[in-house]
This record gives sequence, structure tokens and C-alpha cells, in this order.
Amino acid sequence: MSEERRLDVLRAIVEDYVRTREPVGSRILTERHKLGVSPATVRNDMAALEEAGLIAQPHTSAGRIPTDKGYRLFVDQLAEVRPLTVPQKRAIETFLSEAVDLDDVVARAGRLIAQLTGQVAVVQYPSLRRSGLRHLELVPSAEGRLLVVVITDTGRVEQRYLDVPLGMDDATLGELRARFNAAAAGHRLTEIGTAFARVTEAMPDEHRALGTAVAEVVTAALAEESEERIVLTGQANLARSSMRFEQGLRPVLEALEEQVVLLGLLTDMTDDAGVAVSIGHENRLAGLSETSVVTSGYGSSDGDSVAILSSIGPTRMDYPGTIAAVRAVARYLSRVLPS
Amino acid sequence: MSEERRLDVLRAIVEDYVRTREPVGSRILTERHKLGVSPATVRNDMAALEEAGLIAQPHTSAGRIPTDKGYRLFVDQLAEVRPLTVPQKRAIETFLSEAVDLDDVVARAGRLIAQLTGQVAVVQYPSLRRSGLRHLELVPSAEGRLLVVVITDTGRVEQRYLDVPLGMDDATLGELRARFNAAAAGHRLTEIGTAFARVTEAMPDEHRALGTAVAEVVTAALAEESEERIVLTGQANLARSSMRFEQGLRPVLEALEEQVVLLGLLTDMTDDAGVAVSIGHENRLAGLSETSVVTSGYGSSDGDSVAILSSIGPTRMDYPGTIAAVRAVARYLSRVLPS
DNA sequence: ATTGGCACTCGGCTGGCGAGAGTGCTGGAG
DNA sequence: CTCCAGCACTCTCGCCAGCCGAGTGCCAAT
Repeated sequence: MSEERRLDVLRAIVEDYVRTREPVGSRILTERHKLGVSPATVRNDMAALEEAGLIAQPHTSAGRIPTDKGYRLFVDQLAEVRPLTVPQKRAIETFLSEAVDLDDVVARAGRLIAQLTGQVAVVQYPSLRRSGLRHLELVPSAEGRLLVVVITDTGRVEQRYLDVPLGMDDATLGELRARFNAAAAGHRLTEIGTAFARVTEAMPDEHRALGTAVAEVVTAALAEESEERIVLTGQANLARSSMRFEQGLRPVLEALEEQVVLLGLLTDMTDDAGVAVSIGHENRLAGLSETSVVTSGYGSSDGDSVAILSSIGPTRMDYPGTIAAVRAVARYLSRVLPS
Repeated sequence: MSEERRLDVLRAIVEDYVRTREPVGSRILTERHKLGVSPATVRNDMAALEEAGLIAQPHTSAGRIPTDKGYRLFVDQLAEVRPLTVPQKRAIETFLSEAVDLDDVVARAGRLIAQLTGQVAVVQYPSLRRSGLRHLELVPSAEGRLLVVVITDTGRVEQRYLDVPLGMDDATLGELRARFNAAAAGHRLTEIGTAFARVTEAMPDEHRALGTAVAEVVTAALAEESEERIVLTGQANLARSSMRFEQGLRPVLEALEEQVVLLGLLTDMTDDAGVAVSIGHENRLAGLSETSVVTSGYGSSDGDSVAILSSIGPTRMDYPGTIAAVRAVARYLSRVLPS
């Protein structure tokens, strides 16, 4: 019983099942894939594969379907990379370069992934890590509140509200703004703390509290390791007939809605080197136990990635295609983004 | 045959159907609602209501369910406003006031609506209409691109990319920024055009093209009648058992994903005065023909609203409850937002 | 090691049947 | 004129039995 053919059988099962969404039996397998052996032989191989926990049958007298473990082996060893077609690559490139602002870039990236993979796309906003301060703006808001706008040198904009106990007149505010900007603009996170401290010290007593509050907000905004905003696209794809989940859509949608948790999952599974895949129960989130997640970092102009982009679909997804799409979009995205 | 009782019957049908999700027959009706008449009489009324197109039966020998027209009449004339409980109101207030920035405010409003109504919430970002320019920032981006950041005096931040043909050195950029800000900061949209024109004229020839380009971007950003970004929350609610659509979730999810079109629909149906309801086929979007949309403007500190907030669910929704929730959140939201 | 043959299992489809719910109608009472 | 009790009729739904086919596991033969 050749080990090699057994893996061929597994590959054939995965490919067929992904295509037809139906458990695949020994007869069909020999007909559609040139294995050069009879159904009976295939059955023996299948028994071995089942023994190894790579495939299973939903019920007796039904064909086999791959288990999570089977998919894992397929992805790690059996799947052949299928590069995108040239027109596809070109489409990605032009579509991304037409974006008018950062929101648009992210939105378009999501649409691309959703379109190319026919699944749900998750795109994280580019991270603030290693950001420097470009400009600081103070805007009086409703009574007793102050809007602090931080513009980083990567072009990201962060807004925070601040409760200020006493009324502020515009002149004071203007002066404050000018001082902070003069002291800190252009500096990186590490230097900003001390720069602000100097400014605050030099201020008259009645404003010192406000000064430290602002400084806190700014450093907090810059310090955030990663931006926690993500964008979901292609949720309508979940309702397609091809996406029948045992448990229904409910748990999946719920998992997608818990954006903080979801982002944590994505962050954990993404390693610096290229595309990562998490299959079925490998996902920490129970709601995603019937899905697989394909992610990649992007924006890594200087080596390590600053944000994440991924595609989520049923475990019976087209892994080579999805991986290719995610990788391609991540690459072009990195190129288009401001460095 | 009293007209009044006929409406009572309609109301009873709507309320029962909303609660149980099952077609309601004459017997049950007389048992659960004290109508004081026999099933036979109710049947006569039902026949009349059906004749008038207010109710229908899915098939013979099934109870009646309200039609879109029936819901419309119910909402317009029969529904009693059911105010929120005090704890609910308090929860809304505190939850909204805990928001740390604008994104957070919008996100929290969405979650509130989704939670309170058990449906999908759509929240539009506050509009830029009547905005003035607070500050303008120019950030060099990838080669040949310039990031223009516009901060309005309502605290909104707009970002746009601009293709600049020739390389720009930082000094020139800084000067440009300083001039524009000096000329335009604090002014409203209408005055900004002329202010920018003056600055551009005074500039050396080689920068004039860039100057006009920036001016264009800024005015365009300010002129936008409404911000087109919206946030969806509670999509997981769509998968709840209580939401069974004839056509499946697909068309609904697709409609929700077409954010531009969706926003158009919401904008059209929202009138300045309070909450608006659009039922079933009244919605222009075919995908929403099995749903009803409840919207309200918010942020109307000076009379007319600047953005929209809404809840979308099946036509068989709890109208009084949904209306109350939408109205309440819109109100508190208006209060919390920067004026 | 591979293969053809064979008995076995089991899920899904079909058709028929009965129960139950609900209706419309009719004729009579208040 | 309104209301109501009774009755015949219709239709859906759930159930059950039975059949069919796909697929398996095993075994003996090559």
C-alpha cells in the first residue's frame, strides 16, 4: 500500500469535495481522477486515511469528506500554489490605485478579497505602530468636552474626547495647541513624553492639569500597538447556497461581529512570513469552528507588517485560490500604501 | 358590522402575528384578545379586511397574516407609543456618554439599536453639511502622492489623496500649509473658495497648479452634503430563528452591503420630523422587500438633522418598540454629539 | 499488493393516510 | 341589521412504510 498514492487519494477527495460539496465515494473518485487503480483499492486507502483521522464519513453508506486534520495536511503538503491570472493581477492593481483616501483603500481591498474568494473579507486598518506625531489639533466640542485630533506621520488620524472641568476660551486653546505642536511635531512616540513634560512644566498652574491630560491622550493614541478598527466585506457571500453550515449562519455572524476578539484571533495567527491558514477547530473562536481563516499581514515596507487582511469561508474552501488572492492583494496593498 | 371593531381585529392580528410568527386564526384571536365576539363574527371581519387588502392568508386553511398595507395602517393609526423604561433610558445615556471618540460614539449607537431592537442597526456618520474648516494638513505619502487631511469645526476628519506630478520638498509643503491655514481656517464653505483663490494667485507660478488642486479637494470635502460612511451593527441578529425570510438572507445581506444605495434609501425616506417607517415593498430596494426600515435623523441641535440612524428588520417587527428605541437613541445621540 | 464480487447498511425519496386547523356559508335569533 | 352556531369543505403537515441506490467492508482469487 503505497503511502504516496494514499496522499493522492486525499488530495483527490479534498479537491472533489470542495468542488461538488458532496461526500465523495470510491467509484466517483476513480472515474474523475486518473489514479490508475480500482475502487476497491481506493477503498483500502480510504480506510487507512480514516484510521489516521484525515477523512470521515457523515454516516454509513455515504462517501468520505475531509476532516480539519485532512485539510491541514492538504494545505501544508499537497496544495499547489495557483497564481492569479495576469488580468486578475492587473485588475487588483488598477482598482487599488484608484482609491481616493485611506478609507477607500481599505474598502477596496476588502471588496477585492470578497470578490476574488467569494467569501468574507476582513481588513484591518493600518497600524499606528512606530508612528510619529505630525500634528495635533484641539477642537472645542460640546460643553465641557474637548476633541483631541492626532495626525500621525503615516497619515492616520485619531480622535479622542477629553472631559475638561472648566470652560476654555479659544485663545488659551490656541496657545496650547501652538506650544504642543512646536514641541512635539515630527517626533516619535518615545521622545514625545519628555517633550510634552517640558511644555507642561512651563505652563501656568491653572492649565497644567489640562496639559498633562492632553499629553496622556496623545501618547496613548500613538502607543497603541495596532489600530483596532476593521472592515468586513462580502457578508452577503455567507448566504450563498454554497455556504451551508451545520450550525447555521448564526455563530459565524456573531463571531464576525465581535470585532475585538476577531482581531485578536487574526493577530495571533498571523506570522510575519506570508500567508497563514487556520482551519476549523484550530480557530479559538467556537463560532468559527466550521470555517477556515486565511490571513496575511500587509504594509510591510520595512520588514514587519503593520496590519492584517484576511478571508474567511467554510472549511471546504478553495485553499489554493484563496491563498493566492490574499497574498496578491496584500502585496499590492503594501505597495500602494503610504510608507 | 362596526368599523371600529374591524380595526381592533387588525390590531390583534398584527400583535399576535408579531409575537408568535404564526398565521393567526379566528379562534385563537377571540381567545387571546377580549374582543367580546365569537370566532364567526371575527371571520366576517377578516373577510372584509382581506377584501381591503390589509391581511392575507398564506394558503387556504391557514390563519391570516398582515400585508404591507396592513402594517402601514397599523403603524399610522393603531400603534400606541410604548416609551422605554427608565432603566433603559439610563442605560442609553451612560453607554453613549462613555464613548471616547467619534468612531466610538457611532459604534456604540449602533450597538444600542441592535441590542434594543434585536435587529440590524445602520448608523450614518454625522454629516459635514454647514461645516467650516478648522485646520488643513498636508502629508507627503508614497512617491507622487500627497495626503490632504481636512479637519472641520465639527470635529470630522476627511482624508484625500492627491496625485502631484513633481516631487515636493518639505519646506515648500510647509509654507503652503501655513498659507492655506492662515487664509481659510475658521471660515465656512462659502467663503473658502475665494480665500483660497487669493492665496493661489499670490503664489509663484510653479506651485499654482498644486494650490488649485488642494483648494478643489478641500471645498469638495466640505461641500459634501452628507458623509457617505455608515456602520452596520447586529447583522448576527439576521440569523436568529425569528428572522425567517421567504427569499432567504441573501437579498437582505446584499442590500445592506450596497452602502451607497442603502444610504440613498435612508436619506430619501427620512423627513425632518421624527421617526419615519418604510414597510416591505415600500422600500425601493428589492432586497429589502421583506423588511421594514425605521429611521430617524439625529444631531439636529439647530433644527435640521445632519445624519441618520435606523433599524432594519422583518416586516413582522415590533413597530412600537423599534420606533421608541430609534427615537430615544437619536435623541441622546444628538445631545452627546459636538454641536 | 491489487482486484472483482457480494452481502449489508443506511439515508433519502415517494406515496398514501389521517389529524387538525381554519375557512366560508347558511339559517336562525336578538 | 348584527351576531352567532353549526356544518361541510379544503388544505397543510406529520407520519409511516417501502423502495432504491450509493457506498462500504470483507473475502477469495490473481
